[in-house]
Amino acid sequence: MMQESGTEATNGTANQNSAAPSVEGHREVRSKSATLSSDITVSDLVNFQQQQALQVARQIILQQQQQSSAHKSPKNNDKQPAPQVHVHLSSSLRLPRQVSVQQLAFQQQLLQVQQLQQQHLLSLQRQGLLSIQPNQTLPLHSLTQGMIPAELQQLWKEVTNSHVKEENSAHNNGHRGLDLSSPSPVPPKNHNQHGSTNGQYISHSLKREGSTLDDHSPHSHPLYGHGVCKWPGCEAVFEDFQSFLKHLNNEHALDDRSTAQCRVQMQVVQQLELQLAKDKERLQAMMTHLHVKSTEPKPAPQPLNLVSNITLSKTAPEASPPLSLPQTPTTPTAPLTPLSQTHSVITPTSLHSVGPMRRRYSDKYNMPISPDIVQNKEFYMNAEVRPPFTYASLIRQAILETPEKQLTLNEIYNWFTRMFAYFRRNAATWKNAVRHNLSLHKCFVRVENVKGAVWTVDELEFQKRRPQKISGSPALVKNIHTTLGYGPALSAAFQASMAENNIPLYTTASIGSPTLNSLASAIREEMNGAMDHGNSNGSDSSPGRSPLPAMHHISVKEEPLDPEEHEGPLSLVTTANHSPDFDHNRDYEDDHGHEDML
DNA sequence: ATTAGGGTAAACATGT
DNA sequence: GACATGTTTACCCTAA
Repeated sequence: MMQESGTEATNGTANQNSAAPSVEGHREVRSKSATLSSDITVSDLVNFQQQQALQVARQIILQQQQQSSAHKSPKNNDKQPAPQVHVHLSSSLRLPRQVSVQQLAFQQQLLQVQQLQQQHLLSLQRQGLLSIQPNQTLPLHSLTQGMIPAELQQLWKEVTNSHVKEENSAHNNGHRGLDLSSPSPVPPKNHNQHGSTNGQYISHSLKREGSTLDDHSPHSHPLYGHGVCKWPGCEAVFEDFQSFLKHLNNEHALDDRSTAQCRVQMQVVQQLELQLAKDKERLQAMMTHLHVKSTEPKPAPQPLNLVSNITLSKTAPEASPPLSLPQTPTTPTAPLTPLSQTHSVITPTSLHSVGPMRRRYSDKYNMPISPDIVQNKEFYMNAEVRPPFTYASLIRQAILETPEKQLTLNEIYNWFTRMFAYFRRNAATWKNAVRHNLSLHKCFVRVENVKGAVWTVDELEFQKRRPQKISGSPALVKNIHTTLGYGPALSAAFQASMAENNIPLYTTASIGSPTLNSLASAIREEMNGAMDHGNSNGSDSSPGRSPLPAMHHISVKEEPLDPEEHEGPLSLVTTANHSPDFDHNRDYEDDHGHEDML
């Protein structure tokens, strides 16, 4: 019969996802997210930074070597012929790699640098500013395993070797130094006559651990911590501060090596600062952008999954008002990256759709769907993720979204396909379920109309279901509570999602935080609503709304809440939500075979 | 172990 | 007869 169907533009793509909606879908999205520009940018930035540091360091070394070779006597080196000093850049590469102490030290410094960078990246991620390519776990890997160890280590070798040689020369001239060029490697742990390597290098320059170079108490020095000299590459241990000072003056006096190290350090710091500045700038731009609704056309809808595609209010052209922008300006957490490059508003329920959850959602899914649907509208529209709502809830939502509060069966179908990518497949299955629910639940009333029959919602009936569900709501309540505390339920779902996407654990915290915050906010909202209006919303989820266990203990057999109280949020939402544009989105048809499906 | 709610499948009826 | 719409039943699963 007259299907007003099918003009949905996105149909084509909708069916191409033969993969299971949940799991496979995630993978797909993951790979997509991997192409996010921010990933590349960050990676490039860091690489660039490294390269620049190398470049500068090399220059420094060259200069120094030129200088040293110009005025130092090669003969002073009893173990290494002078010429070696002059060929460092080229021939040193061919020299057998001797694991010098300084190399080790430098390696550790590199680790420190990497850690710092990682921290930086993590902080960016926490702010939702950085996205990690799921497939690469962490961009840092490429840094730490690629160029850094090789090139930087080589660089450091060059630095240290040249200095050592200089020092050796100098040593004979009254200075002291290490003969690293000696074929017999110095015991790795005796660098500078001391223990193992150290790092702290950058961490000190950046973190300063509360002090500055010129601001240190008698027993506090930026280069001295925990009894260890924190000069880059030095990890000398000292019993007391005085010893350290002595060491500092002797070992790290103003000489070429120290100067070079200092320059390298400066360069590193500059690069990090540069990167920080850039990231700050980016953050600013992002925040600005987010506060000024974008008018840009949204990218072609693609089936995405939770991770890369959670809703965006900004791009939603429809009426659905962004009930809540995820974050306040103070929380630059605007869910970005890994999770999505768009500001997502992941509401609690949406998380539940993550994973292979196939059948029935527990009572917790009876939460009012309006806010969730509205907030995650785009997400559901694009991601083949099963909405965490019962058919009854969805049907009701569909009906209430219309001005007339009534829909024909076919219109309900259309709403489903329009609003949820998930329902663009296996139509026979879910349509049957829709019909089944319409008939089964008394809350759905069939009304004969001029143009046939339409379905309406009997809110009272609908509400009646609530109390019953309340008995089952403890789950929801518990869920809410745990969620508020970033508890097991949520984090489990979230972590599962993360795991799904190969996102390292730490990202769960860093990335998740913002999102979780928004989740918590959403939930709080919901809870507030429940508290303030009882089973407000009247959405079918009311049972779930009972915010506290104590509350539903008494409600199992309570009579339905006053309808009045159900007005609130839901009404507003549903009313505001109605989007005319929907009329243009017809039919994502239709029986794309029953493929795999549920 | 039981119960209730929900999802899925399917048989069947009716109308177009 | 095919299809859409509706109703009903049965079974399964999950959570309480």
